[in-house]
Amino acid sequence: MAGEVRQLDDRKLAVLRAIVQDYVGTEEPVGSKALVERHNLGVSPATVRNDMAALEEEGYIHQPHTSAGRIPTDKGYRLFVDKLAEIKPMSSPERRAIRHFLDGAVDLDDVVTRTVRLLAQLTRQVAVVQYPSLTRSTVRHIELVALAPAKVMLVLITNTGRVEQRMVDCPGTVGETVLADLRSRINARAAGQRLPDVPGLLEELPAVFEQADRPTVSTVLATLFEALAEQNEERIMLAGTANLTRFGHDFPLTIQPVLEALEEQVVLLRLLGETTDAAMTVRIGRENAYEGLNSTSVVSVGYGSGDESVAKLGVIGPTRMDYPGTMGAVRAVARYVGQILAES
Amino acid sequence: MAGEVRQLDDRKLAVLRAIVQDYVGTEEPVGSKALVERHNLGVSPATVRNDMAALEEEGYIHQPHTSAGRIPTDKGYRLFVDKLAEIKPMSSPERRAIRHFLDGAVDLDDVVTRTVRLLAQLTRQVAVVQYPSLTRSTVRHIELVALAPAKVMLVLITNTGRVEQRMVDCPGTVGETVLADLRSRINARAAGQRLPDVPGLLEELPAVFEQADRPTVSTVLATLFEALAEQNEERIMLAGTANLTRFGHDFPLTIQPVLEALEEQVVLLRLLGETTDAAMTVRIGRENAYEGLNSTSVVSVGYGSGDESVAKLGVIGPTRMDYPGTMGAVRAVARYVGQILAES
DNA sequence: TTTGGCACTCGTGTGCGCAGAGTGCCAAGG
DNA sequence: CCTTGGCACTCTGCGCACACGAGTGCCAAA
Repeated sequence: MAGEVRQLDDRKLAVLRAIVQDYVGTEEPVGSKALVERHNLGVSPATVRNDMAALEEEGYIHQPHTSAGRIPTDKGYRLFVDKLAEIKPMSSPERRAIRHFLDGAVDLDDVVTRTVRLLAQLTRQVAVVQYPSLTRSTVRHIELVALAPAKVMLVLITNTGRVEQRMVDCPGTVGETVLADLRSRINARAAGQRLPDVPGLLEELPAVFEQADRPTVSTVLATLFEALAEQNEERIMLAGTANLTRFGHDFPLTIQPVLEALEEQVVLLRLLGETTDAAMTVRIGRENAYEGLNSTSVVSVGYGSGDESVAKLGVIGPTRMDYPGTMGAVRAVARYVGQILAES
Repeated sequence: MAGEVRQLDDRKLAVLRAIVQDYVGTEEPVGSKALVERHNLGVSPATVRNDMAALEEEGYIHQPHTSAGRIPTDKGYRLFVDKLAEIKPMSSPERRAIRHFLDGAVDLDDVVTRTVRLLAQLTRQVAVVQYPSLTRSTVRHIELVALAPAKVMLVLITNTGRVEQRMVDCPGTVGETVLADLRSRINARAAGQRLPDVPGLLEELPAVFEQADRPTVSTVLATLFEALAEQNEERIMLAGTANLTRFGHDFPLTIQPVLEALEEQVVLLRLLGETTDAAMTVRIGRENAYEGLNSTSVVSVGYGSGDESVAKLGVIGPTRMDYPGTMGAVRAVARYVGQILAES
């Protein structure tokens, strides 16, 4: 009654930290005796037991049944991540390996593929990498190609190296000169602009052309705007699903919903979408909106070619994961991918 | 000693067929008594037992331990697939559903995505679809775009709707007129040709240009040839991994190597590559070259836009799968995808 | 060649007891 | 007031014995 948010003793926090660390290591409920043996807390098991009782009272830990050790709750992990743990920086050989592995990439697809594999390997968990989003990118070039008298192909190239193409069925035959004119006018206005800004800049373009060509111009522009707006085209790459087998003992039950979630791009996109841009986000257990991922944690962060983030990446693993290590790996990989993208 | 290839009785074959069917249904070793009850074989359990002993002698079935029922061996499934089973045609509502589901596709990516999901859903197994291969396709159009004074972007569009793009760093500045000339000459010779034939047709193109432009032309062509030749760029799409959870009871052991295999595009490509083009191929258990898939079967078939196949698709499931149904679904989906591609 | 009978094998499920781990509580000590 | 050692209690997991039942192989008879 004295207050929901009772202040926890320093030692109690140390005990919680020790419990999380031990449990992550052994995957077994940890008892008071084992704790004092493995960490030099300077107190007796009995004292630790009292602290544990308090921690349990507050909902940070929980015991599967009487006479078993304690395991952290989602709330316990949350406190651990927020207050008790420090992101573990990668060792310098690790950093060199990351750098070296990513440097070999030849194009955007390759960058993403390598990144996701690397992340899966480093964390030994499932890795997710979102392709650089169209929304944040800028136009590098827009190309129009006449494929048939009334068929034009539109190619959009962004500064992140991404390419989108669309077929346009025009209302009438398209002259090569008109097409060339349109192409140069579009590029003159749109090149270097952010994708969402482009429609506004091209709005009055049809008026420049002769009456007869306006329908064609409008059709092409409509398709272009559609391509620009299409948020849904956000693509995602996955790796490390085999790591799911290390999840737990109660197998099919835990793994199935996770596999199902991983197949739904929409779910993954929403998952990453919740990341608050630059800052690293950790969603623990039931904090995840999607029910199938209630017993997993998601660590995600934005990455970008310059100072601001164009897409996100992260890993998905059991709530019982090595948070400091995972966060370190995620942060390091995001940084290096950003650098690679900036260079190209 | 009378001969390894002893002729099997008609009834023994019927027994084998019944064993396979029952085992696939129940996932439990099937005994003689249960067999005569569920199939009207017109003989007594004792007779069936004799036949079973013979079948086991020949290696078609096997019992996990004394006093357990029999389960088919790889060899047994092989005989079943080759001689005892008929591909089960899809029912007409099923066919309509397939047609309807695939008809909604808007571009090649969408076709492949829908196909792989559909196949996974129909068979309740893991589905694999290969993108229409570059090798078998023909050139629809090749586009060259000057992005910077010495930087050209090359876009290759195939008749299957696939788009490949490459950056070309030219040895010197590239004039727009030269580029236009090169573009039209390339397209005049290459359009409509099969990809592997294109290099031969363009071989002597540099000679047509002025001395000063030849290095540039050669560089562009080299990149084009590279893009054409790049077999490795074969892409593959997966779906239905969540169905792996229905694999068996001895879980992590079976599922892990399979998940690992599924992450290796190379393995999947080789797997599909073994398909003998048009004919449906079934690889059972240890017939699969890749070790991790030794307890799975792969059913695959080619599909194509016209009369010949441009790529392959298939499903991967436990050796204990419903072969007739799976083969029916695979065949039906392959046919409809072919039709869709032919229409576009 | 088929069939019924019969003994045999072997995996599975159940009940019991025991050991071990871990707890909560209490009374004594700093 | 916090810490500590002691102690009784409560679980789980494991080993074991046992019975059950499914399924077989074999044999002798039809």
